[in-house]
Amino acid sequence: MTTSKVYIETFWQIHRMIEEAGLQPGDRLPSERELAERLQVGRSSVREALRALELLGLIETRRGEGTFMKPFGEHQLIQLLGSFILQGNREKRDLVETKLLIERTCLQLACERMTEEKLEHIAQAEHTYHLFFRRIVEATDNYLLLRIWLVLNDFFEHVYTIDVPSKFYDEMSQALQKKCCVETMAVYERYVMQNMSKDK
Amino acid sequence: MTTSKVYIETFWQIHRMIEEAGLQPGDRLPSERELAERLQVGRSSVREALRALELLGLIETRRGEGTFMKPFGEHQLIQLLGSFILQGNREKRDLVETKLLIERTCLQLACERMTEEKLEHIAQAEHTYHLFFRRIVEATDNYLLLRIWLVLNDFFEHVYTIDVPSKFYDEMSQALQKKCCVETMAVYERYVMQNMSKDK
DNA sequence: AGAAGTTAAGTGGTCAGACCAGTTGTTGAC
DNA sequence: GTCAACAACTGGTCTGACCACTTAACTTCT
Repeated sequence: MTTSKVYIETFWQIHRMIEEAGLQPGDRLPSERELAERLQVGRSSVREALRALELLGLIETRRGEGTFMKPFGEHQLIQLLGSFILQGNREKRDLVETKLLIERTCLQLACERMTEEKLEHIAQAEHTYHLFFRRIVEATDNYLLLRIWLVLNDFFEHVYTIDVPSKFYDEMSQALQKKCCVETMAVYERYVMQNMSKDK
Repeated sequence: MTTSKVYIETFWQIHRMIEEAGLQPGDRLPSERELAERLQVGRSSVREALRALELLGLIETRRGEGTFMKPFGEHQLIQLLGSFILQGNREKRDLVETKLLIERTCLQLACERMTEEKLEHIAQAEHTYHLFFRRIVEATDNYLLLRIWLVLNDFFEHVYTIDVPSKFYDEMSQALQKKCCVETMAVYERYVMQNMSKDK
């Protein structure tokens, strides 16, 4: 039990180090050799820990330069996960259903919290489903929900294509303007829910 | 561009190897030394690739035994990410709200899809919020939704405690038995929604 | 023959040292 | 001042060694 793995331990120590130093995106971490010496572990263990941080999208390593904090958000790990997860039909079915449920939840929330400013922002959005709906989710003021949606949408776009007529954007904007939850749901169902089963 | 990193390359080769061999959860992978020789790379590169697979929750390594395929689902990856992300109050507020929304969504879905069998399973559940609600989410038959909820709940329990009276479990079971969506929501709001703002 | 203890082989975990391949900053010649 | 050469970093990779642990085969004893 005492023998916790070194690279795990190192992972957390580096994590703490980052927090305590308050490192921001773009900042440079100590070199692998220095970390190894400072933490009194082998360089290979440091590297395995850094590999984990890299996979999580928290750091970026550049040969010859060093290791740097990475702005959060670029989640290549999501694509990775997706390529493993989305294999069976069961998983795809769940994905579609979940995306649908989340989007309806977001719509309701966005309706409640709509403001003139946000509405304008949405109306100005490009007429692609991704960008338009993203603005809607942003209008929920819930960043976590946005992140969940981004991930789902990311997976989704790997498997399906969603095409809605241009009318959708107008009608949805109007419904949101009225802050009418029922109407937004109606628009959503009319244009989106039928559309979701087209294979790419 | 030609010099793609070996451990990345190795990662994908092992991935392909797993797919082609059709390895199932519990199956054993070749040893690190054998992989290194077969792929003509150093063992350290193999290990860095395996670290990535491990972080993604796809494999599990047991000292002295070997490396094994892992049943999908327990990817502590998300928990790791959470410990990095959930730091500010803004994030906590979003977490509570999102958990709430997801749970309501799950309740509705569970209501629609309730069966005698599932109901019995739920009724027999231990009377802790985590275990009880997990059964409910399982009743949605949507594994992705379950995974999202597990993650949210996991984060949540790091920050808050939720205590519901024993009556909650009975009343919720009854409401689900009636497949009455409105009633389940009422029970949920009565016992859970007020409860969510207690700091740990 | 069967049970218990011992041994050897194999596996992941870790380290140290070497070398390669890039980047950066300095130095020095023009 | 410019620019080329160099030295001193950095991450990337490989090798070989050793440790800790598991398993299975092999004794040995009853």
